[in-house]
Amino acid sequence: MNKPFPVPQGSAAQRIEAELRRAIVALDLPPGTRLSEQEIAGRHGMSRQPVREAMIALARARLVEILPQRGTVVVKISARKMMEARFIREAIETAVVRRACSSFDRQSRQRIDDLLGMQEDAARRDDHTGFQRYDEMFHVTLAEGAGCPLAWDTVQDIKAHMDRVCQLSLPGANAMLPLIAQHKAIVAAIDAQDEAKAEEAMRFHLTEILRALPRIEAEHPELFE
Amino acid sequence: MNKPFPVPQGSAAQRIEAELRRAIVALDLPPGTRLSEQEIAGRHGMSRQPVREAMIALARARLVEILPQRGTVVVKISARKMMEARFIREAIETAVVRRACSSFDRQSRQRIDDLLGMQEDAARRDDHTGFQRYDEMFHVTLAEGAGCPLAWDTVQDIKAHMDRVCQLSLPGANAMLPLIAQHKAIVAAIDAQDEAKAEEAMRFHLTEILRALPRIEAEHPELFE
DNA sequence: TGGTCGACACTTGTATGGTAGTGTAGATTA
DNA sequence: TAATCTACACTACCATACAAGTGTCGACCA
Repeated sequence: MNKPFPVPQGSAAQRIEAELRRAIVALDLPPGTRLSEQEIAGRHGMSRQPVREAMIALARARLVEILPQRGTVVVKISARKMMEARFIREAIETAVVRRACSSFDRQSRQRIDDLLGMQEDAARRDDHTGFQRYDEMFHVTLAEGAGCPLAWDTVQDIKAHMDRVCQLSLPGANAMLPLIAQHKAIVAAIDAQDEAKAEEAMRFHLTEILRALPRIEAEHPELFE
Repeated sequence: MNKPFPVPQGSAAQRIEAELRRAIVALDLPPGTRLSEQEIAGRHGMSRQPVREAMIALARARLVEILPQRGTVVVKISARKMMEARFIREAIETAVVRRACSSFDRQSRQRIDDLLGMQEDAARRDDHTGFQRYDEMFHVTLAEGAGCPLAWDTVQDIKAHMDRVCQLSLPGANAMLPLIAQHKAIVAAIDAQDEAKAEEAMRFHLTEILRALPRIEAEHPELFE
């Protein structure tokens, strides 16, 4: 069984990248924060080089912006890019569930049920972190089961524009249980091999965040550009 | 007007990344080629550091694989991943043209016509490189005009899995003119605001490469994994 | 002759010093 | 006083040196 929270491994550069990514998405490093290679290196007891490589990777993921010879800052949340990203994700994931209706890996199907159960537990414990983790695993397993693991790799890249907004939307009272119900609706449609219904269920699920966006932006204008 | 072939600019790391990317896609560096940071650095008259950063970026794009403490190799073409990438690209670009039917930027629409003309010229000159360049610009402009520039950024990332196959398919007798006709069919459907027809035209266009794949793989088995 | 062990050449990963460009704050001058 | 100029502190960027891991080839031994 996979560890829900694998210990950081690999090179120092990869570890620091994962750590910074987590901190940015969790809003521990709010948009606009200036990042100094020197300072981060010192704080983590390593040299500037691995930190620099991590920065470059994060810049590719559009989580930070490197201004040559000036500095590196955490990018502000862009409502526009967030909506574009959501649109793209919707395009990919609706196509995936359509394919899943034709053929879906049996082992993945079993794992889906396990994940839904664990996600429900996390929701009952009001464990936001665990909930998001299992939510992600749900979508990963969907892509794998449909025979298109590359789809999730792609979604993950653009998700960077969305997950900070998701982070902000979760604490909103009882936001988690409806999401689980939506997951179940998607699975039910796949089981019934009903492509149109599966696509519509996924579309509705991914539109959820769009409904929360105006409120989020109004509550935290300083995080947006 | 944009230069069709902008001079390499930016940091040394970005220049060397662009150069390596080009060489890999053009198959100047065939799959399986071992790349040495040291050797490349020496050949380009720079230190290992910028080369290393370029390698990391290319590894993220899945064009090379870095084996820690062992070496870096150009990844082989995977027919499976190529088909997955094509599937994802189809999902994104069909969604884009659907959106383009509802509203399409006027300036982009004009640019589309210009590009089609230039692409036709390139085809007549049998200029493969220019043809591919304008082909890419066509799809970029489509995404921009539909108000979703991020879509092309995403496609570009997964296109890495396809580009080399496209490269091999072009020299095939008169492969370019049909592609232009398909582009025109897409534009015509958008002008008519016919979503279903536009989607179908794009789908057909992106299926073209799939039809060529078996022949390509049979002719160059050593490039595939 | 066949198998094992070890030095070596090679790789990537990390540390550190120096360079060039940029923003800023203070000094200087009209 | 206000505008301009200059020195400085800070940054990303690059070069170089060192560390750590891996595959290979050859010497050595049973």
